[in-house]
Amino acid sequence: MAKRHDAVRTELVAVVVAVAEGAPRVLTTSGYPLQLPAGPLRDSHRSMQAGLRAWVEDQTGLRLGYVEQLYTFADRDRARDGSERMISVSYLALAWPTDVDVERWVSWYDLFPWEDQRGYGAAVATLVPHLRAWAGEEDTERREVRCRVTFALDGRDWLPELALQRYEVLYEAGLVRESPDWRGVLGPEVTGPWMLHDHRRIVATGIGRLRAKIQYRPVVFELMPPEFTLGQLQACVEAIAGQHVHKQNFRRIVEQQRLVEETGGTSSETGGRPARLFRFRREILDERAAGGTKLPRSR
Amino acid sequence: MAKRHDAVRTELVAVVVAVAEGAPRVLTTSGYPLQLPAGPLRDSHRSMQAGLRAWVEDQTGLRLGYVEQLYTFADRDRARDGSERMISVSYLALAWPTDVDVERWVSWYDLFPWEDQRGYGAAVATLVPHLRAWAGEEDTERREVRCRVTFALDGRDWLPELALQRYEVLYEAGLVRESPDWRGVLGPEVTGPWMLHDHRRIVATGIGRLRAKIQYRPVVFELMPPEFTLGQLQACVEAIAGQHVHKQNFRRIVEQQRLVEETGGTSSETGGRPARLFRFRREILDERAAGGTKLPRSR
DNA sequence: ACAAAAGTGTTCGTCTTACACCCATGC
DNA sequence: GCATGGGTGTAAGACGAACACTTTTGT
Repeated sequence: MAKRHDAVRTELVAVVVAVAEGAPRVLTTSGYPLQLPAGPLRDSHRSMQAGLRAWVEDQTGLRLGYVEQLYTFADRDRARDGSERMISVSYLALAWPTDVDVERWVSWYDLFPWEDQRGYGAAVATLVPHLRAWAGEEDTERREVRCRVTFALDGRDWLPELALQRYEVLYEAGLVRESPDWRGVLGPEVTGPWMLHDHRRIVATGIGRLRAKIQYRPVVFELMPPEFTLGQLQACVEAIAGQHVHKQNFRRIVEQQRLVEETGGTSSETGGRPARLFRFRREILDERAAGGTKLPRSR
Repeated sequence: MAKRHDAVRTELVAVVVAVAEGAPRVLTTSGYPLQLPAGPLRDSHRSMQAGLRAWVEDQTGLRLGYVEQLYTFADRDRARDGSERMISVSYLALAWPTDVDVERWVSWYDLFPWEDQRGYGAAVATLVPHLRAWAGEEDTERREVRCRVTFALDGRDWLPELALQRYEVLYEAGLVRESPDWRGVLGPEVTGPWMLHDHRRIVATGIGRLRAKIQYRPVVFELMPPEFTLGQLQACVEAIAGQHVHKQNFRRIVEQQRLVEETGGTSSETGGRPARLFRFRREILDERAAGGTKLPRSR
């Protein structure tokens, strides 16, 4: 097969996120290792977004709503089989998981256990000594600073939106499984499972983007059902951020930004006093280009 | 020539920004119409960034410093000659213009006259009646809201980072020159000149990104010489934002974020009392992943 | 002396954070 | 009745916007 000069194949990759059962989840297709919905860009596709929607629907049956471009990867050493160069254009999509095979929705925190700061941060505690060791090896100064910032060592604040940077540190430190024959010291309950090609990095990119965006744009609502209680909304934000937020402040922010309106109904699902139901005021997407759901710090 | 199925060509496009003589400028290559440095991704390129740097240096002699990916374009109707589909991966680069042919650095505000809000906003005043007319034509409600938000009508705040959205509105309203034979009512002194393909849209994307980023990341300094006065720094921020900022508050923010340190020297360039010289504390790029140069509103 | 730009101190108001407390339901 | 989550008021404090004013140079 003659290899054409400078030829490329273009692949579309989707990070489809939904929140279910207390965890944000990404949609995978069947097969081992875990992989994201993806497929080549066809001449028949009107646009890359259209192609992406088609591939996701083909492979998972899910019709996408909100979609935005994430990043385009093309490093030469990503070549998988020595043939043509591969360009991957990745997209972030938000959905809520309905009528979909639950098996395929993998929790963020199974993929990246250290990203969930709502418990006691056990994964990070396990990782830290290995990170310190890696930092001590060489280029010490810069490595230590990176670890301190990304993993909130020495009393720093944990910044949820640094998911990609954390993954990169772990990758460089060799603490993350990157091939089927990888043999590291730590098990997958701490480092997470292997994924196809660089799909895991792509997911980390998506997590970082979503966590950053949720702070200044009202995108959470793309992950919510049409009606919801403020408690559910808060739980959704906390799941994505991997952090607890302050209840009263959260509610005040949502209110005063006039992001939601009452439906009149109530819900009495999770014990305790029944909660009022709200719906997203879609109008404000037009009214205001800025403004989102800020995260007040700590609980 | 047989057309291969699903074949694509990949092009790298650079929006190189520098601030000189009171205006932010983009680097163009010679030729008419105006065009950005660009070239195909080669097998020999290690990565797209490396390829981009090579093309820019080839075509303009400039060695790039700071570079980040902007957006990837691939709509089928962008096809230029009916042959293979073209994918364009665009990048934003920041530089300061030294040893470079000044002719090639085109002011943002020649390309997008309405984006400069530091004067009396004459361009916007001219555009508004045409925008209102366009909104009245059809889909009135949505169009009016878009105009109000993007162009700050009816007493709204002007948001500098909506540069792309403004361009899109003008494009849809047919107020912007998009081909050599375009004949609109308004002259280029208000609507700006035509650029090759969708290069003008790509510049607008870059402007929006830079204006947004400057508010939460210390990227201004990539546009400054090694030593500068606070006045110069402020002028640079104002040039990019297209807005004046409050002097004292600007200085306080820069100080308290410890973004700069004194060099000890002073500069007495622009009349008046000589100003102290500062340099960027590059360390903070590591120290803090967050925090940038906030823009206090108005003068 | 005056223009022009650098540089400082202080007030005012809003937005953030935090604490304390009451309410309505199920078991 | 008490556990559980829903829901509210208000005070302390951080931060941004704005104003007024002083300092140091060139002409």
